[in-house]
Amino acid sequence: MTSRPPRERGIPEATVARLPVYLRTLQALQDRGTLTVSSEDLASAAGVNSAKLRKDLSHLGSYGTRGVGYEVRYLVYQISRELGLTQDWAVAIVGIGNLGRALANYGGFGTRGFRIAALLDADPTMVGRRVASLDVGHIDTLESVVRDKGVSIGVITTPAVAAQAVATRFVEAGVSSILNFAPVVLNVPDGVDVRKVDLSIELQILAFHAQRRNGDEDHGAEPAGLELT
Amino acid sequence: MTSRPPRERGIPEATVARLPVYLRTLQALQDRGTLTVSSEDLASAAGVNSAKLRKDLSHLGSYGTRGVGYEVRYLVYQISRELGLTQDWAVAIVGIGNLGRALANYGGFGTRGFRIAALLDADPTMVGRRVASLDVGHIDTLESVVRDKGVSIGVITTPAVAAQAVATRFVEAGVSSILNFAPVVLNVPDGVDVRKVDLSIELQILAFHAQRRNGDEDHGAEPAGLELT
DNA sequence: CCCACTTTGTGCGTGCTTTCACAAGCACGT
DNA sequence: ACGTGCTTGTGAAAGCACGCACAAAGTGGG
Repeated sequence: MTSRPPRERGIPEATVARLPVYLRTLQALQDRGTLTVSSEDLASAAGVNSAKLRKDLSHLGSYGTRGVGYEVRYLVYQISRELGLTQDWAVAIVGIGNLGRALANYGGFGTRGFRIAALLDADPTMVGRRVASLDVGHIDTLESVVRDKGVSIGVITTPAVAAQAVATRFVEAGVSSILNFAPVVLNVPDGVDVRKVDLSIELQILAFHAQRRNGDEDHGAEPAGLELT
Repeated sequence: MTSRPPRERGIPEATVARLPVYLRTLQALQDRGTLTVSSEDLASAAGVNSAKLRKDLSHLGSYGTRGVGYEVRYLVYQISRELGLTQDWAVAIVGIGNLGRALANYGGFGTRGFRIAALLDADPTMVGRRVASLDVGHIDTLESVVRDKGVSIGVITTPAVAAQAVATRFVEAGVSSILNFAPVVLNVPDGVDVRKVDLSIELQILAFHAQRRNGDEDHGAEPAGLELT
């Protein structure tokens, strides 16, 4: 039994969201043969403040050496372990449209740890095709696929109208981690973790800031066609 | 001249990130013929707390009626205007791989307001092909395309190694809003707004929480292959 | 052995975000 | 005209996140 690191349970959510960035940066350093790195250098490569980086890492325990920095190899391992990447996660993708295919073919899932175990679609003309070395299965087999392949993460790339039904089936099949690309708010029971990735939200946020930068130069004229009732 | 709403400059970032969700929810209500909605109902449809929703909307001005709720139609317009969706944003996508094609074909950009103006790629065998009713152009024409088509938002769907170079060219061509799908931290000057969308980060965050839910059952055994030096 | 130098880990002040709880305001029925 | 009931808008408090600045801890040279 290894001695448990002195980290307390409860890493701040904001820190968790940055750990993958640090991990990727560290792996790039490792590939370049770097053995140790200071918080200053790592932080600037990861695009954050060095104090923030040190505080983030301090939540995992004290893995640095004062006067020297962090051992890249060791830190890679500790972050991987904390994120749960030392185990193997089976992922199922539902909705094999353009986006689903793009994800299926996106081989480098950042780091290892994730394995695409199944592709499912509702369209009969899609079922049976081979995408990224996998046969596309029919959505009706979701429950058995989840069970048989040990799927623990579900990815939804269906049209918006189908997403809630797929999410519900995932949850009832025992999947409690869902990554949703469909532009809808999913309703799931407590204990199920949903993360959403939404292109149009990101664009709208960019537009907001861009408009602000431009000084709202067009706000003098209300567009025609909106009669206030 | 319309009377300027009493909103002060400076909507909190957290609020801005939620406005697109409210907007989409409201549009769904509108399509269903709903005329007014209470903060309670809208909040639950958007998946947030009703007090938060009201405070968010209060930053845009007072568009509700006590005892009744919000007029759906009017609120849709106000949020659209605040987000800058009443104008037309020209978007260029660089990197027409699986993901770039998926985005190009993703017709419904949530709401209107965004128009894909150009697709660019570095691969000569891709240049000239027609994707989503547009001819794919060569990356070397980026500067002229940005100028001629008035591109104000750049989307990067290239491999990681190419992303920084594309970002730099976008910035020098005058684009100051960038949406980055490549798994790298982009380095851009102040005043340029970069948002990133990163599949593998989202998966890793899901894995972290899933592992935590499972009670870290596997942490007893250190994997072989890591000799601590 | 000691001193100068480097870099980590963290206490603390500051500002942002969320949530509660309630006064203020509006509609509607009588 | 007035009271009842509902819903908004917001003050205030609690919680979280960020970043400064510095003590603690290690390295290496003399």
